[in-house]
Amino acid sequence: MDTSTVGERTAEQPSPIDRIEHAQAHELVVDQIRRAIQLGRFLPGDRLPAERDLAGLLGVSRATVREAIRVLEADGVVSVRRGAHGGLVVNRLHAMDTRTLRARLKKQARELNDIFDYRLVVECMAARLAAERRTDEDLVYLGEVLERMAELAADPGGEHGAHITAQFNAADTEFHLGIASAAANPYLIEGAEKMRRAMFLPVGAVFSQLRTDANDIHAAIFDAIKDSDADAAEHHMRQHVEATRKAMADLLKPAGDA
Amino acid sequence: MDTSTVGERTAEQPSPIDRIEHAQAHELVVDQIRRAIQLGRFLPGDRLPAERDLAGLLGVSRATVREAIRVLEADGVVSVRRGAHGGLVVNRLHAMDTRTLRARLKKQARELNDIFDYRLVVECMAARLAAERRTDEDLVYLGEVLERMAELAADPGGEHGAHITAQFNAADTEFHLGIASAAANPYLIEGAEKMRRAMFLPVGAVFSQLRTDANDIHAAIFDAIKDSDADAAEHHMRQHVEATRKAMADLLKPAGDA
DNA sequence: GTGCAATGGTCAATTTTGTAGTCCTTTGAC
DNA sequence: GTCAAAGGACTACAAAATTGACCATTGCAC
Repeated sequence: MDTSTVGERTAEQPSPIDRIEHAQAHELVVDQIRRAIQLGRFLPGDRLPAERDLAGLLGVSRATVREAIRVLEADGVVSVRRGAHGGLVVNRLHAMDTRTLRARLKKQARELNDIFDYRLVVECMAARLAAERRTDEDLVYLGEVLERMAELAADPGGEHGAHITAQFNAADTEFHLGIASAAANPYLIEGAEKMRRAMFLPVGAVFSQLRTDANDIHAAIFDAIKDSDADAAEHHMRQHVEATRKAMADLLKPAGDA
Repeated sequence: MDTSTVGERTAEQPSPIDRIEHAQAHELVVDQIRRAIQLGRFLPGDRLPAERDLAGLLGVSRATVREAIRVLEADGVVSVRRGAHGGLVVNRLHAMDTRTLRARLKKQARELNDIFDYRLVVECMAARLAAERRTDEDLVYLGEVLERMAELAADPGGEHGAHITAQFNAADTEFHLGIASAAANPYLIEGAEKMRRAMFLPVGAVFSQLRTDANDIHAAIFDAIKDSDADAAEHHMRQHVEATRKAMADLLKPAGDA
């Protein structure tokens, strides 16, 4: 055997150095736009800024933005309309019937579980710290979001029920991220945002049912933060997260329903 | 006033879309090499793989690797030696005397606090889940690391005390990341690694003192994980992290010493 | 209806970044 | 002293992004 090969034998040397993943500019743009949509900053039906504006906001050329748009379009996330009041329109989530959804969640059960394990610790700590550190501004902001959610929960919805749900969801995201912001720990903020994005699909599908339930416990969390009661804030947040986890697990288990 | 400008007035529209940060290839390489060093995969005095090998491992061209090396060199992280058994050598951390260190830590006090808040929740949950999920392989691995740390703690060190400390630190990192691995939750693994990297500087400077203390509690954590006692695992981990936080805080406060 | 302005669609020229391959230089071990 | 294993330097090429201009479509105001 000659000795010219680099590694001893062909055995894999477990190197502590990983390959570089050099994303292209348009991939980063895709991710950034997806992120905004997943965090509910743009709702289905909303128009994104025009290509030229996006290029400016993102700090890349228009050509790059257009590459990204092609990807998002192919993925069904946005639609492109030409002409004067055209532009980029966020699509509705492809509606999944209960069966499809359940199959999908089941396949991702393990992943969902990981997400919730992580979410639990991150959001509980965020709630605790928020109770200790929140400013008056934080309270005003959270209060407004809560108010908005209450109105949305009261709205019967009717025809545009899906849109109400989307709005509610966006507000819910703002509430949870707002708590992380009040906790003023960048690691927690980042973690909370990551959770939200990871739950985008599953939650979007499930949450239409538990709107009103959520409101009460949100209020409890808010009050605890307002009263600077860290233990209570953590407690309620734990209940809330576990309730959400359970709601999703329930959707998975029972063979009943349509 | 003409209406040609895009935004109404010059007021900043708080857009939900951030600028893209398009890192160049060599920056990613710098980060990857830094990561390996900060996680203790390469200790001071160790040689990194040769440029050509690094290029292969990282999946980039040699020119790109060389750009990265120039950055790391300028930053004092590695030294370059030409000739036959030359190559890239990891430098010792610039030794900081207690005064300098304290000044530095003080300036980063807030940041350190954030790190520890986050570390606490991530590592406690990791310990808990590790107790529930660890495989026999995990136990063997953690046991080996623990063993190694015990030997290093026993070693008087003498002249090469700094090197012993570096080795101990690397083993400590392996222990904590090993627990996160045993918890088998990718979010926790990522979080734990991020913590480690963030603590690279401060810990490296402080830890020479509390080697032996750490060993006992590490053993306690290990036993709890072995016994699948989640509560105990979390409890000991909490104690451990808090002790470390305290050690660092102590270094900050007292005017004595030096 | 007409025209305008806003928007996406297309293209070409240029610059920047990264790769591939070659050869040179230094240096330690045998 | 020789040689092999490094880093150093250079050239030619390929790929990715930017820039800027111009075209095509469409809805709204008049």
